Amino acid sequence: MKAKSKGVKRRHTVSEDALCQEAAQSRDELLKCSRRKEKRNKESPKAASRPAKLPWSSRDRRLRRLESNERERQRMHKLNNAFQALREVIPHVRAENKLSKIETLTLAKNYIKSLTSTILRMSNGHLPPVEGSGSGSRSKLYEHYQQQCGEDDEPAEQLQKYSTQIHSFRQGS
DNA sequence: TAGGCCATCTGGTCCT
DNA sequence: AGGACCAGATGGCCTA
Repeated sequence: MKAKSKGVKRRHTVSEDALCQEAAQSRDELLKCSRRKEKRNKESPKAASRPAKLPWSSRDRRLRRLESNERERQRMHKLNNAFQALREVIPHVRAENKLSKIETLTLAKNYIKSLTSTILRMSNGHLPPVEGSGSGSRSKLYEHYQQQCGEDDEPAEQLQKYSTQIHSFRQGS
């Protein structure tokens, strides 16, 4: 994995003044766009058969586009904040280099598995039944754990997997 | 220079 | 109807 030492990478975002340039879309872009549409229509005939509904002027459409771009940006920022929060609660990872998103998810998954197996080991697989579970002897946690890991996965293996992964991430950086 | 990661744009679809 | 969500495309930045 690589260290991202760069500052905040910011692609220029389209501003309102760009409205004036809307007519200046290159032919190349239009071509690519129509190819994309074709491809999608093949996969989703439902969309292809839908009548075009364009109640707005092109300027209005452009404005609405800019607004949804902004909303999408905000949404992605929230998603990235959540990733950051997740990074911060995964212990023992290299602090100097940021984990990539895929690393974060993979590590988190194995960390959760490892914690779960630790809990189960400490309680000998007999946690108090969850309220309302009805079945009694087996906790939902235990059942879920077995569904995810299979009966033959040893808790120690989970822990091993997790620490191996941390180690390999450190090496890779 | 190739490849990985990321931010942004975009249009379709789903949901409220 | 409009916003949220999603996936594909594109291009920038960085490292090996």
